[in-house]
Amino acid sequence: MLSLSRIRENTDAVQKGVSLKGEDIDFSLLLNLDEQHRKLLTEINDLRAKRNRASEEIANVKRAGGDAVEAITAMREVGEQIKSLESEADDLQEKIKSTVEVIPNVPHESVPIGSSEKDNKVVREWGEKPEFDYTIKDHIEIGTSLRLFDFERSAKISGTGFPLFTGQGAKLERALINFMLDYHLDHHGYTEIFPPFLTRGSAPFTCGQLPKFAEDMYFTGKDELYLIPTAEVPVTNIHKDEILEEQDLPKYYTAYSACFRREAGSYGKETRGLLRVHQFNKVEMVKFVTPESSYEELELLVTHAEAILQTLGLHYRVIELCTGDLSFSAAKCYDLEVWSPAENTWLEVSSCSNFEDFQARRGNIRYRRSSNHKTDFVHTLNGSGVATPRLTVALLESYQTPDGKVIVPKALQPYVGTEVLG
RNA sequence: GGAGAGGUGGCAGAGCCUGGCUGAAUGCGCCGCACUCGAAAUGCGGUAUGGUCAUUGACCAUCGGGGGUUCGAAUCCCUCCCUCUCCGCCA
Repeated sequence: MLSLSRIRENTDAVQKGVSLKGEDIDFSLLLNLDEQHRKLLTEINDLRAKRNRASEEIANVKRAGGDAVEAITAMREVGEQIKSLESEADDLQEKIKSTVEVIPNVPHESVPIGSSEKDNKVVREWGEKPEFDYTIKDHIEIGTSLRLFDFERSAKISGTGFPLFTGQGAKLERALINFMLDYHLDHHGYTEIFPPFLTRGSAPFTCGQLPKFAEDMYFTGKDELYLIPTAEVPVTNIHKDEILEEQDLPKYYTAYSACFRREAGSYGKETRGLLRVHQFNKVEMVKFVTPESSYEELELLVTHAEAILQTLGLHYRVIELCTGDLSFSAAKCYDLEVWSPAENTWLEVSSCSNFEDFQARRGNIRYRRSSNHKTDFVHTLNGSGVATPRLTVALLESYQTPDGKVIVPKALQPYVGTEVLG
């Protein structure tokens, strides 16, 4: 959430920022409401001060055994006046709040300007496209013939988009999760978290999924709980309404979770196999840092996600998202895209973002500066480290052999317990 | 599912019955000063957050959320939310 004072004092910059994200917001309306609201507050403030003084006076008179009927009658009227102004102010406040909470974060100045995906910038590429001197199979063919997963049967259970992993496929899934968690714990200094997968509405509000993107989330009507679309949601809210100590920052958390996404409105080729699913597994990294360090931390975060792909020996590239492709809450974001030989395209497996104080404000996550003991909002970041479905696609396709088997990358072998699948 | 207890500042914890210098005792923590070669201990002082207006500053709000009673609510009433304990059921 953007602060009202920022909107008020830097209207042009904010206006420009959100328009670069493709949002056309009429700020004059909001500013008008805000001005009315503050005017009203001043008025109420003065009346309340008056009432407080009078009440004190009445207390004194009564204590002295006097009679204060006159003052009481006079104040009764003031009370009514205050009440009516207050309800007016509350209405305005409500309007302002509902407007502000759907305004997206402003992109960082370093973010390339652009309107869509096509304007994203390739920052770097790692490794090389695997070469094959035979006709390769795609991940669905490989997985089906090796019985790693079974989409027909999973459709019977849950419908399309809910993968059912079987045998070595199930073990591979578990191996990837464990490998990634261990890697971040052993090499990057994260603390492991195993979060709840259902949360209250306040948790996705913090992160920015609510109220604007409620349609994208699974919701259990009866208990009013949301299924998490990412571990970011529960993990970011670990410190909701807290004041952290500066010396305890940065805090690094990594968590596995199942992720649930309705993916409303996405049909067609992209939904084939594991490319876009309603439930998937992901290891997420979440950081709570000081404002001064957040951009440094973002660069570091990207390298943490990259380390997974490098260790698995997968060809990938790092994309810097342009302003128009940034998500609602992000100020800056890098995507990691892994190469799929059969799809002959890049697949997004990670998204690493700096939210600055946008989420921290929504979730009231603060820290106390050790220099002056004042509180300020932390900066939050998160990145996938990484999501398994497309990782599996790249893995199966890149490491397939002419006889239809799949070589397991060395780092993964202890986890899978075999050198070859099939 | 049934019964009960409770939500107060960075933390712990009074106050609520009996409404009025209580924005909130006390302790811990933290900061400053003194003592000390230094530290510990001790002593003294300070230490919530947000907002409105303004030059220092003034004022206002906030004791889980909302509503009500009242001149005045942490304190009384209603309502919602949350947490904990016991019993039952259950992986």
